[in-house]
Amino acid sequence: MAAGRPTNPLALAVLTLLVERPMHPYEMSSTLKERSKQESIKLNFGSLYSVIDSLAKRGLIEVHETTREGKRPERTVYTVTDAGRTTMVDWLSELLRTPAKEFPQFEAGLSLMPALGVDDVISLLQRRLEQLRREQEVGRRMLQQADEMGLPRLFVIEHEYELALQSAEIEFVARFLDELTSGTFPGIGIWRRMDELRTAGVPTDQIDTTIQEEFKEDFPWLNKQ
Amino acid sequence: MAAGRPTNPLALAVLTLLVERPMHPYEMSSTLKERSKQESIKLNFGSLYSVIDSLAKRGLIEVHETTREGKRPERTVYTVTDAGRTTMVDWLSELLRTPAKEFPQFEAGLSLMPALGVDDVISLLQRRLEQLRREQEVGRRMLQQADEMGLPRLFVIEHEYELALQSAEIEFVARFLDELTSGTFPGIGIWRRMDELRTAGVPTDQIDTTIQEEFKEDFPWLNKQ
DNA sequence: CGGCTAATACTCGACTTCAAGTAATTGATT
DNA sequence: AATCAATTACTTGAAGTCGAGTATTAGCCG
Repeated sequence: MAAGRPTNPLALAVLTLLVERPMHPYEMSSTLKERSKQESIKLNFGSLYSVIDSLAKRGLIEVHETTREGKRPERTVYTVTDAGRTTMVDWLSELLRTPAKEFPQFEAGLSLMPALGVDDVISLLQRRLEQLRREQEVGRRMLQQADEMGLPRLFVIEHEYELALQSAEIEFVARFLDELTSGTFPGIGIWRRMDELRTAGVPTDQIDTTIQEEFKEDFPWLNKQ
Repeated sequence: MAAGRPTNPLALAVLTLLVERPMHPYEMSSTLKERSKQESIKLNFGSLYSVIDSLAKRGLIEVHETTREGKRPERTVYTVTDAGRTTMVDWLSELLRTPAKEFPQFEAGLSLMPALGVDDVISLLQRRLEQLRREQEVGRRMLQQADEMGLPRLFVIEHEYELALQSAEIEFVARFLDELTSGTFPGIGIWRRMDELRTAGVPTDQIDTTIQEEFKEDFPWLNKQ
């Protein structure tokens, strides 16, 4: 009965399901898929069975019964314990109360971006923008359909959140692209010059000193480095 | 020399550093910290050494030399290979070009939210909103300072992106809270009734049928379930 | 000059993730 | 009646993640 809780949100999803009623792992997986939770919580079999083991080891859930039909694999039905119920409430509360530090892939990409050339980046971001707009359209239509079918917004709020973030990204990329293509982005001069020196085969430390020399007036910070 | 590439963006960061010049692992770590990349790319020692092994096994980097000073641990200096250079460009391009499916913690929380009571959720989200606003203030101030010091925007663009996402979340939470506290959120009636039945100890399947009966006119979708 | 913190440099092992594999049963189609 | 895809249900192993631990040296303060 190791202390603490698993870190994978899938374990929290398992707890909320077992608070509803006892289930076996495969049923949890189907239920989550049916309710489209797998779009908000990463779900795969390996992880599912392993977080269930982990919850059991910690005494947050326990085996309710094991059954088998014919020669099919055995089904292990689990229930939540009192400790599990408490953990569910605590954990879920924390998710809602405390903003977590996330590391989106695109942020990583942006932070390493200067390793590519300006013009390459422009065309990559244009493609991203198109893709994002297509996805946004799809997302919007799905929300609209859900609404028309009379599905309470309570059950799609997470998709509204996703759309909100997506729209913000679209605006960000569009504005950034605008500044890049119009040449008004402060720093594009440095970037182009770095490209030039790089493609000319100048070694990195020389690039640094050259850039420092050439741009020290525009960007005082370069001197302090 | 296993094919493919590691999936951890930290490995991409390592490649970009080694394209600049040969380095040993600890130096990579310090350089990334110095350039504040660890705010956009999760960095910890264990992962660093393991992605370096993985890159080496795949032939994307190789040992340049090993040195030691006094009785300190040996330093293994690595260089990037031609295959590594290509992989760096391909991978980084993909990060910028193709939106990746992410699973933010808060989205998981929102999708499981109905497991808590309405009033609890309201107070949790109020705390979140306050926290988000404080963090936004800090982030803004840091960007402003960077600007005043003459640091080109090119090198803080990832933080601008972070702020853009954060602002979108703030607006989303504020609006949602507004609808909840004013009672105009469609679905809050169902939610409160579910709370009520749950706290009264009614079993889950009975809650379902009761809710279905009571709300079938407002939300036709409930009938189809 | 002695002691204490910070920086340097990496190791370890417990835990988690994930895709692919296995194997039986149901249902639809030819 | 044969077959073939889809569904049910779980297992496995290779790889990846993470924080804590270890050990040395440099710098600094009184």
